[in-house]
Amino acid sequence: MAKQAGSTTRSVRGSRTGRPIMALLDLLGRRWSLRILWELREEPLTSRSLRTACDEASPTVLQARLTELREAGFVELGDGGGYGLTPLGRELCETFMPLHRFAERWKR
Amino acid sequence: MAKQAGSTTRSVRGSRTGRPIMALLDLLGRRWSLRILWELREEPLTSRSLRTACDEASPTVLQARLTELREAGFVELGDGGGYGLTPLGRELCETFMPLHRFAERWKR
DNA sequence: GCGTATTGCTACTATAAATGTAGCAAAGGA
DNA sequence: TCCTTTGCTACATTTATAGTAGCAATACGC
Repeated sequence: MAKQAGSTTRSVRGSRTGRPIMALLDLLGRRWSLRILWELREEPLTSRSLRTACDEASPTVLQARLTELREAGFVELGDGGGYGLTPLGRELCETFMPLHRFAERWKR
Repeated sequence: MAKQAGSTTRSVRGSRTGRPIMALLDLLGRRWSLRILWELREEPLTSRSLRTACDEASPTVLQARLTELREAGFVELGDGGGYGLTPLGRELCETFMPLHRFAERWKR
């Protein structure tokens, strides 16, 4: 498979400033974005197993997020199928990985 | 003012697992959550100036997010008015602060 | 006192996004 | 061939957000 991610540069919602951090916060602030990156942090997953990992989130949103994350260069669809992080995506993932420890202490 | 944040523990969407990281990713994955924390990173802001900083986002969502973030213990409403980060919130904010540098290199 | 401005916050309708279910075509294995 | 899994889409329903207006409370200057 390994289809190329579309090049439709959809304007990043709520980030009329053009500042990269805003675009990034906006992209990561969409539903399931952070979760997807998190679930892919260790190994590539098929769309189905990713869906399972994400509490059976609806495939509609997952596909939308996956497309956006691919266009952003964080996620790629491997030749043999299955979604994985790009080097850039892995880097991003490690950036907010400390959240894990924070969350554990937080508990709520 | 300094009203107490409501104690209605609204179940954190999509985190039926109970794992703290999921609850955190879910909370931060709602619209404007990350952005609010980001805008409050340096100094407290009034609800109005926060709204201005967030590209005039609708007060409906901002209030909803602020309430959730207060219930989570990340944001507080100061006695003299104005929203600011709690020590915990400041800690969280620093956790994903490296995103800034990442975003600058990312550019898209 | 009075008017005026700002605070945090809410009501309301219109629009956009997510959910939930079903199902497709293509590729692969038995 | 049949069966399974892949990535992905259609559709109607439900939920979330946008956008505008406005409230009560507080704090100013006069």
